[in-house]
Parts: sequence; structure tokens; C-alpha cells
Amino acid sequence: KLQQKCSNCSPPSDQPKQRKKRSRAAFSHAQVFELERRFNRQRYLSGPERADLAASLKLTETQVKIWFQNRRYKTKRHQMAADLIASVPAAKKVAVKVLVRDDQRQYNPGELLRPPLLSLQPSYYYPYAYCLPAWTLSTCAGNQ
Amino acid sequence: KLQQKCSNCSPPSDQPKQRKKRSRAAFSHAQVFELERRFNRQRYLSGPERADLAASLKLTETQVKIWFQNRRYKTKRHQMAADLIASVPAAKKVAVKVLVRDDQRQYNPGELLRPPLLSLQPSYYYPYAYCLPAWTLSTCAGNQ
DNA sequence: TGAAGTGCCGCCCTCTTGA
DNA sequence: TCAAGAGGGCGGCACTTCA
Repeated sequence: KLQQKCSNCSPPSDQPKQRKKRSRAAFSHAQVFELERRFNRQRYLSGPERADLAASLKLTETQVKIWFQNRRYKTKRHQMAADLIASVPAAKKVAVKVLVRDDQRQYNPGELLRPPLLSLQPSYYYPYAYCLPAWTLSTCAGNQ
Repeated sequence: KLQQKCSNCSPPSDQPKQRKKRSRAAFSHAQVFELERRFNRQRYLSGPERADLAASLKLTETQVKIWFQNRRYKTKRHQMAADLIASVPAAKKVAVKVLVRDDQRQYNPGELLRPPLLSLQPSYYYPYAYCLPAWTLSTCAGNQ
């Protein structure tokens, strides 16, 4: 765990690394609308789904992937903030008593930065689920 | 592929790295039987499934994970070998004509190193699929 | 022989940056 | 503001090791 694997790998550095020239693409309203609509339906995309969506929106798969990633994170932060202000008023909900059964300690103000780990959401979370070896194909293909 | 990223990372090397003393655990017949039985049913385990199985077999989750990984690879090698010898005798099966409908080209002997990509298996492939944030919990918890 | 080691890939999460 | 960069984790695949 404390290995700091490759933090400074390839240190000989012949090139100064080129800085990459960040571009900040700024998607169109239509693109954002479609992404938002899809996100509302599902929070994670499989490989093929991502490819289709990217193609239909004229975006790269990476852009779609990153957009969903950022979108998920944004939602989570808002959720955390909402949970925070909802729990501060000292008005304990009954539901809370049930949900935190595995963690009985009282939360100090500082600790509240970490979310309850059991959000008040329904099932909500749904990390990636593939059902086809599509990614295997692309992986093998790109594996020069 | 020809990157050898971290082959000689951490070169200052204060310690000679301790060699790790590989132990080669050799699972019991009962454990292997159960693993085999499960593998016959599903080739990939989700996080919770892995945890349950590991607990019931008195193995670590890593051991179960690695066992499935090795088992998959072994199966794949055998499959490749079988495909190879099955296609060499120039005795075209009828089934083949149907299964490769999307790829009409004739296979040259050299290309046969790459498997048909449409194995003779049923649905078979089924890369990991989660449905619960269980791994999120452990990830967050173990996050230093 | 087969569990474990090694290296590389991809996706995820978290936090930060800068156009 | 928000797409993208950067760091760290995890599982997978392809081999290789060696008890």
C-alpha cells in the first residue's frame, strides 16, 4: 500500500513533456442536452453504449467517458452538500437510525466532509456492467 | 507493448526487496471442487460473490480472484489449442459456416494464431458486472 | 502442476487546474 | 464554469516463475 509505485518513473526525461496545450472543448447545448438526458436515465455507460453515444454526438469516446465521470462527481458533491445541510438541523430522521447501524459513532463537524457512505438515494449507484467482450476486442486491437 | 514502464522503478533500492518467499498454497480437493463447480456456472465473480465464496471456502478474496483469473486463462489456452487443431485438418464443419457469417474471409495458416473471436462456445464471455456499491465502500474505507 | 508474481490496460473516484 | 489533467485503486489479460 505504501509503495508510491511510479510517481517519478521515466525520470531521464529527454523531453520537457510538451505541456499538452489544454483545449477546453465546451460542448454545444444540443450535446449537453443529450448527455444530460442520457445521464438521467443511466449513470454509467458500457463500452458499446459509450461508443454509440459518442458517435451520435460527434464526440470522442474519451470525452463522453470524462463527461460522465465529471457529472457523477458533481452529482455526488451536491448530494453530499444536501445531506450535510439536511442533517445539521439536529432533527434526526428515523431512517438515519436504521441506515447507520454499522457505524454508531457521532459525526464531528470535520468528518462530515466524508459522506454517509449510505446515501439516502434509492438504488442509484450502479457501477459499470458489461455483458459483451466488446472492450476486449478494442483492447486487443489497440494493443499494437 | 514495448514499454517496460517500471521494470527498474525505485532504483535507489535501499533494500534488496526481500524476494517475498513465494508460498504456493495448494488448495484442498474440496476447495478446488467448489471453485470448479462455481466456475462451471459463471466465469466471472462480482465483488460480493467473491467475498462470499472466499469466506465459505476459507480462502482470501485475492486467492479466489487469482484462481478464477488463472482458470479463465487455462480454459482459453485449451480452447485456442482445440480451435487450432480443429481447423487445421481442412475438414470444414457446417457449424463454422454459420458462426462466422460476419467474417467471410478464408483463414490463412498464419492467422490462425488469433482465435476466431467468435468461439464455438455459447454466450460464454461475461466480463465483470457489479450491481452494488460494495466495492465503493471498501475502496473509500481503504483510501488511506 | 498451478498459485502467485509481474507488467500493462482500462475504468472509476477524487481533487485541481486554467482557458 | 467545467472539460481535462493527474494520482491512486481495482480487476482483467497475457505470460512467467518456481516450490
